[in-house]
Amino acid sequence: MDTARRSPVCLDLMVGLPMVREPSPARCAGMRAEAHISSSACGRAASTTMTNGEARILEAKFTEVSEENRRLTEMIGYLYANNQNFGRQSPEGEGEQPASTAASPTSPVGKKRGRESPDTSDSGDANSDKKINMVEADHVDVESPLSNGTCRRIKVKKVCTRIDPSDTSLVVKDGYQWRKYGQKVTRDNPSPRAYFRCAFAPSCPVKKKVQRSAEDSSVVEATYEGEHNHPRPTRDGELPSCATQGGGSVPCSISINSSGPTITLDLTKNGGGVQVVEAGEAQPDLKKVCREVASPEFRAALVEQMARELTGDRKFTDALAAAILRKLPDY
DNA sequence: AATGTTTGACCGTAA
DNA sequence: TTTACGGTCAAACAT
Repeated sequence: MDTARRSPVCLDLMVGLPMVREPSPARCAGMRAEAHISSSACGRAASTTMTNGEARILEAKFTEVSEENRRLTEMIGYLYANNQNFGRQSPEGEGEQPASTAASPTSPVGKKRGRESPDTSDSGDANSDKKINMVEADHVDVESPLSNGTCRRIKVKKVCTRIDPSDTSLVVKDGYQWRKYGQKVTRDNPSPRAYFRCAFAPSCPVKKKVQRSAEDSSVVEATYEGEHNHPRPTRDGELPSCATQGGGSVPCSISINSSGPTITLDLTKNGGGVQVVEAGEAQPDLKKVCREVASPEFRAALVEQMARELTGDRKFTDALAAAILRKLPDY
């Protein structure tokens, strides 16, 4: 499996040596296209002359940064792997029990009407959600038993979005069209949980549950089950709230939660607010990693490194200046 | 008339 | 077997 693409949290900032090792312009362009962040050193080395001493200093810095990058990548990878294992080992935790487990796989008998069986085709644009500003929080494949004894995997994603606390509509704009088919008050949360089905159902099997966070009523948690098998309908006004509020494409919050601690990276706060909320029983070492990731040192290092890389990239600063000038045509 | 939402009832599962 | 709970249905209602 392509972990780098599948991981819900990809903090590989493309910092340091990879660019040096493979300075091909095509690769640099590809990386920028993927990360939307201009990377340093891309296309600069050729036009710069330096002494041996400067080169050594730069090389040492590159080595240091790349080592740090490698550690961060490993840490995130470890964190993600743990989360995935948790999801597979205890898919019933944290209220993420898939709907498919409630429906008997063998006997539709007993219902007043035969329910349409969910489309088992899992094909489709698996990553389309990631292009919008809804931030994927958890990403777990849940095995759902079929009548023939086999299991199919349902992708379960959990997304946290900050909304206006006075907004009671429980509408999470994610670019897709949904039809509400139920609402329930659950035991562990005074806020009602809304159930939505993709408007393209029954051909599209995706469902989502939306509920305000019990801890923070300004945060809604949307749990997506399954994958869309159709492209996202593009309609104005269906942008996520983060995009409309911030006016940019920067996600407002990221949460990681799978029967373990919840990590929230609130990028709308200065310096990036990071908090760890203990949820359920987490593995001790997972907790440790989470705390480490959420520590002020980690945070400061991450912010500093990002700032250093961005401000050090002349192409980025030039592009930023050009973009600002374009936004100010009258001056 | 068509479409979407609300809400009480029903069903399956787990304890 | 009973009970509690989450998930879903479908009639009623709203737009």
